[in-house]
Amino acid sequence: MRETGNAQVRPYHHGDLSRALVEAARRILEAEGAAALSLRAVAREAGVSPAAPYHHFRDKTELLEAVARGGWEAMSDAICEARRTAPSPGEALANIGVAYVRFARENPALYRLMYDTTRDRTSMPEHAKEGDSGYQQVQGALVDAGADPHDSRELELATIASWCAVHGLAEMSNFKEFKELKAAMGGDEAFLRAVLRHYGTFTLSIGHKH
Amino acid sequence: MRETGNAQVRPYHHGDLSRALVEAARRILEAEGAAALSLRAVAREAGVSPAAPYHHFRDKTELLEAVARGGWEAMSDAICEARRTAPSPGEALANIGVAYVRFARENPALYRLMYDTTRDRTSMPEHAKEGDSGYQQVQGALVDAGADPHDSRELELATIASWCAVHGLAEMSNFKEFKELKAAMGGDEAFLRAVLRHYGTFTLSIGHKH
DNA sequence: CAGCTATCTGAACGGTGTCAACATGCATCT
DNA sequence: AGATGCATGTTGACACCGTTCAGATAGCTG
Repeated sequence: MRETGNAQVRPYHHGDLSRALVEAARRILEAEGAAALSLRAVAREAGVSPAAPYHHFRDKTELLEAVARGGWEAMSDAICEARRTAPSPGEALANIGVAYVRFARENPALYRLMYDTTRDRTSMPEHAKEGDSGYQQVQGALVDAGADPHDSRELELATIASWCAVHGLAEMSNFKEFKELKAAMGGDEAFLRAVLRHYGTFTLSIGHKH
Repeated sequence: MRETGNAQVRPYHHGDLSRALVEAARRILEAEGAAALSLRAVAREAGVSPAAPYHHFRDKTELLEAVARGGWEAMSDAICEARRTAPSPGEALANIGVAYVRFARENPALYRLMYDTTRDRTSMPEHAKEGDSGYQQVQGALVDAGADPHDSRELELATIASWCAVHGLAEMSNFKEFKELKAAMGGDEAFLRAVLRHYGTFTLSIGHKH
């Protein structure tokens, strides 16, 4: 162990805590799960007193908010990358779906936190409205796959439908009830792509309204 | 306030607590949210000492488990009802979807608890395997809608895809980001049915394998 | 009746979120 | 430069939480 696990030598008074706290929280979240994510534990991990965080976040909730926001940004990055590296624009959606589920599985506690609307504030944050957000990427991929970019309402509905579907898949795909089916299909990835293939069909139905 | 809010006169030693505790927990969950659901608060609400629950549940987790199980049963009932009262077998799926989302919205904290896989044990419990479970109902509705009941693998995949999609919709559908779209579409129900219509298309694609 | 066992209570432990009072040291103004 | 102010960090306290353990209670069995 070095000091706080972070670089530099504390450039300011104590360093810029808020960032260090968020990083510490995320570390704890992934290593020990949401149950172990106490404000005191975060402070401990960051090497400060239990009351120190209150000079940077009003609440424990506000800290979690910041952690969740970081999660959204990381996930958007993963989605961008998945779209960029797709073999063809038509396959971008499936690629995004796989990357999305992979992200959710690699950071399960963070992912759950991101979608926890119990904390009164944010859900998918304002970040979703920006140009490089995951949401925008999915919308773009839908257009690339043949959606009509001029029917904005249908396009938005399709984006939402896609997002919701993959979100559900991400949260449920490693339920133990599906275990034998996965085994019979020759592995997890095959299972994932099969379900995504089901979703894929509605992508192509966007043109005809009824 | 009567006594514990429950009927009868305490038929046994103190009454059958475990049931009373689960009901108290559910009451608190819906009234005050998951954050307020402490074991002590449950005991208080049930009118017993903080240590009493430990004679019926090993853990707080085990109590939550029981609450979640009750939630799954209630949701299965709602799904059965929705399928039974559908205008036609072909419309049963959409009806189920709407009922599902409605259930999730009316009991948001309970719904979130049901899908919380952080608690090490159950997810969708063994209950899902029984004949009247929601899962089985959806599968039946898919067959009614034209799915091939003999291709069991594809049928199961379609069931999973449907379930995941509606689960995602249930959790995300009242994100504030969708607010204006809903308004533009003339209300929440219209929005829901529109997204479900997108999902509906893959139901019909089950026959042709590729 | 006696005794057994399941059930409930009371007090206690360490841990938690939060707050108020106090300490510290950068940054700025004269 | 030295003094002042304000952001930042610490200490100690409070109420609440999950959990445990020793003891009280009361229904059932013989």
